[in-house]
Amino acid sequence: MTARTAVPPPAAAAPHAESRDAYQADCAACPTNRVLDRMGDKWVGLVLKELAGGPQRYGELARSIPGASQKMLTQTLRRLERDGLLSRTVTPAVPVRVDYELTPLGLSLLPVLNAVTRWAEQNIGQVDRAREAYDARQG
Amino acid sequence: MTARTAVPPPAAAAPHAESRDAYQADCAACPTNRVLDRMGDKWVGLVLKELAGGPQRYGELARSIPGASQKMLTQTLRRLERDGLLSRTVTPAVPVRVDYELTPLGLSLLPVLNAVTRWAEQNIGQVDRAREAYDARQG
DNA sequence: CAGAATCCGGAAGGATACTG
DNA sequence: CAGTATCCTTCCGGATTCTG
Repeated sequence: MTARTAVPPPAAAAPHAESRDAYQADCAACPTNRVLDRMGDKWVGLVLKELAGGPQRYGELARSIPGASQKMLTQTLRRLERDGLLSRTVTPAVPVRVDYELTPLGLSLLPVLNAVTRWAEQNIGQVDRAREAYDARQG
Repeated sequence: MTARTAVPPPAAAAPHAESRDAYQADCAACPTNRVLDRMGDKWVGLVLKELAGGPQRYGELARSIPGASQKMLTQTLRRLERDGLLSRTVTPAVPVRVDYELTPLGLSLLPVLNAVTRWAEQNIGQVDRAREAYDARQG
């Protein structure tokens, strides 16, 4: 998640801030942005796609997504659990067993994620070419 | 955009023969994540939706999105321009006039953005309830 | 008008070490 | 096995000031 300001301090009235704060309450923190913010978290997409195939244990996820440190993986899982997108099931045993699984809410987000993936795969080439052209014009 | 590590050029190869770094090149920086990263930028969603209604001048955008500082608005517009999602047209005059407009590529992204918006509006309630429940269990 | 340049606090994310 | 705790670096995003 980017450093999105939680909620503006009540009386922090700077010169031009009044309308800005009110606006943010309406738009910057609107549902769309909140969801985009969560989906934009570095490892959320990968975790969601990984769990789309079915429940997985912590270790499995860690091996499937080696790029994520255990700190980031855990943080990502915790946030998604808090948002109700996945469930965490602890099985007391020796050693402990923890399974993660998408909730119905999490499953309902998959089509959206797939829409992004489809657009990305089809258009990333154009984006790259646009970047090259832009950078060529002026570094 | 989050601090997503830039990754070297594409070197498609067998999935399992690759090291951790190579894995990141394939997945952490895959098209989906690159697009999610850009869409997750704090003001990208609002700018895109604002320009969905047609071309706008810099000042209009600034007034439409008062939550964004000039720096962030400009930075957002520059990045979207670099990615080929919008065009920037400077009309030499006194004073200068600059218009921003979605490119066909940018327009093609709107349905995806709308899909996110639709999901968000329909499910943000569940997310909020899930959070309350989670926080109630343990702060 | 439409920005560029600068300073700054703080959040994000990674690496490492330790634990029930 | 599945985390927690800690430290550290990067850099995002806001505020302010200056310019063609």
